Amino acid sequence: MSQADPASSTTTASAPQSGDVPEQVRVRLDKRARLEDDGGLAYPAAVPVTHQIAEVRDGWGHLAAGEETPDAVGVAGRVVFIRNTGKLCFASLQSGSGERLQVMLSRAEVGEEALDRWKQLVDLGDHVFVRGRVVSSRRGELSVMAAEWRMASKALRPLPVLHKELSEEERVRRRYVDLIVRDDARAMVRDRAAVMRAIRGVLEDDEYVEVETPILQTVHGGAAARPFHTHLNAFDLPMSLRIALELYLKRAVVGGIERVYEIGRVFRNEGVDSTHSPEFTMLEAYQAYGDQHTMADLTQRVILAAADAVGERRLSSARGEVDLDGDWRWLPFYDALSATLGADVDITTERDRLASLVEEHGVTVDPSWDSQKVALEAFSEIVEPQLLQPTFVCDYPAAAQPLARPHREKPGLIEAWDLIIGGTERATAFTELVDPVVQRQRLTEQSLRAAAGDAEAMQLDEDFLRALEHAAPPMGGMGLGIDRLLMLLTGTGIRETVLFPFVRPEA
RNA sequence: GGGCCUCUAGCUCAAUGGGCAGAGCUGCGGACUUUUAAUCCGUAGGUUGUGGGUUCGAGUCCCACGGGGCCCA
Repeated sequence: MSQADPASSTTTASAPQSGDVPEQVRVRLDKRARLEDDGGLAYPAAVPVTHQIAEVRDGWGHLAAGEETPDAVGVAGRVVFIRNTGKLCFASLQSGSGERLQVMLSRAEVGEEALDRWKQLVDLGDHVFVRGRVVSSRRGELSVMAAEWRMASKALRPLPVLHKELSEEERVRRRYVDLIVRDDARAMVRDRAAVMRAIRGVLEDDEYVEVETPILQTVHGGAAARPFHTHLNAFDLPMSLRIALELYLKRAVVGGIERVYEIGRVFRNEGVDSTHSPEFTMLEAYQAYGDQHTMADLTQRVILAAADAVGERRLSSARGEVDLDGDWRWLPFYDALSATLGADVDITTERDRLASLVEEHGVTVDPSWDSQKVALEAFSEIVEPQLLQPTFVCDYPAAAQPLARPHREKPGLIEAWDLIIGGTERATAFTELVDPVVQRQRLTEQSLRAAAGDAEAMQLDEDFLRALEHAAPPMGGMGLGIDRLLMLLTGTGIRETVLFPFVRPEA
């Protein structure tokens, strides 16, 4: 015990922390010091790796049980299992992508001193390097029989147990540990990257140009949401973080970037729960001389490509199986609402009649809501959750989207759709409003509501209107929530699809 | 915003009706040259989320606060 007793160690006195740390950390700090005492390194700049773990598995996976080769390799990985048996020790090393490879340390091959050091200094969680021959153990486990081992990086904190799930909260708060111990956590990171590549691939094939627009804005707009406020010291200016990408992408279209998109983070200062995060990732795309139908076609191809990137077009959701290969139905807003209410309603339906119909279906109606607002709230509460298969809900009332164009044939409606899959809105698009005079009216109405205290109303963006006054071409625009798409494709919550989701600080 | 549940060792979890705070893994010491969550023997590890209160005595009961979760609005 004297070796492990911090008080008796000559080096522990110089350890960075010696007082109020858990026993297991103290022990590992001591091992770290002992590694360096002997002239070794606990954290070398490099170790002579010759093969990735996956390369060894690929190259020698065919070995029969007990078969040995003279092939020398140098491998490194994180120790995830240790089985020390006297004069022959086993450990499993794990690579960053989760492949594992056994290493064996025999006293006959590494020598007694190296074996003793291994047993004394290596813990679960350490990164180690092993050089030796590729062999198969008697039980047929592909292994590297060590001629030499080195510490590659000493872990000071113990790994959680590998055979029990981490609690939900630990997974999210300590994602770096979650990634080490849980295959699905690593898979999600790669799935997300694959989905992003697939989406970009579709857009690039359509000759879209990717741009980056300001996140810090003096005027926020493009959506109905509360922004985060901040401050620019240099000009003593109040600023906000963007709530949408729309207004700058449209400026780009005015300037002649006729197919333009951005994938980026937007910030909304609203509720946080299992489906809402204060920051999330949006795709927005705008196409000159396109309309809502152009964007629907693009959106469908984007989602199918994303689904293929994670491997499955049939998805199981909480509400039932979703088949992305089925027909993506177009459903007019008021048709769907009428069917659910069991009574014909449309844009002309008188406000109080609509309110009473809606209340019969259990929707609470705020007295301040007008007819369109009642219809929109009722729709999202009682119609949307029923729409399991991909559905383009179209012909919305004008109040739904202040930036959409009035419908060419249907008065009071706009050319806009929401794509509902699995009972949740996944994407939205419209034939964009490009008439600068009408746009000014709409934004002026919004800004009056903002001034009257509606925290979600848009501000009047004078520069955006000036851009439109230079004439934007007719265009279609689309927005798609990347996190929600990942949730749909992988059947998980938003805290799983986001690598480091927001969590409240610990007490 | 309202209601309910929850927080105990590094991790995952126990603890009868209020009566000495425990187990497995991890750690430490020992045995073991083919193990697979190795096995066996021994052993250490705690401000029970925080602060109050009731009580001879609180992980347990009460109050407040904080973190997490579920349901409702």
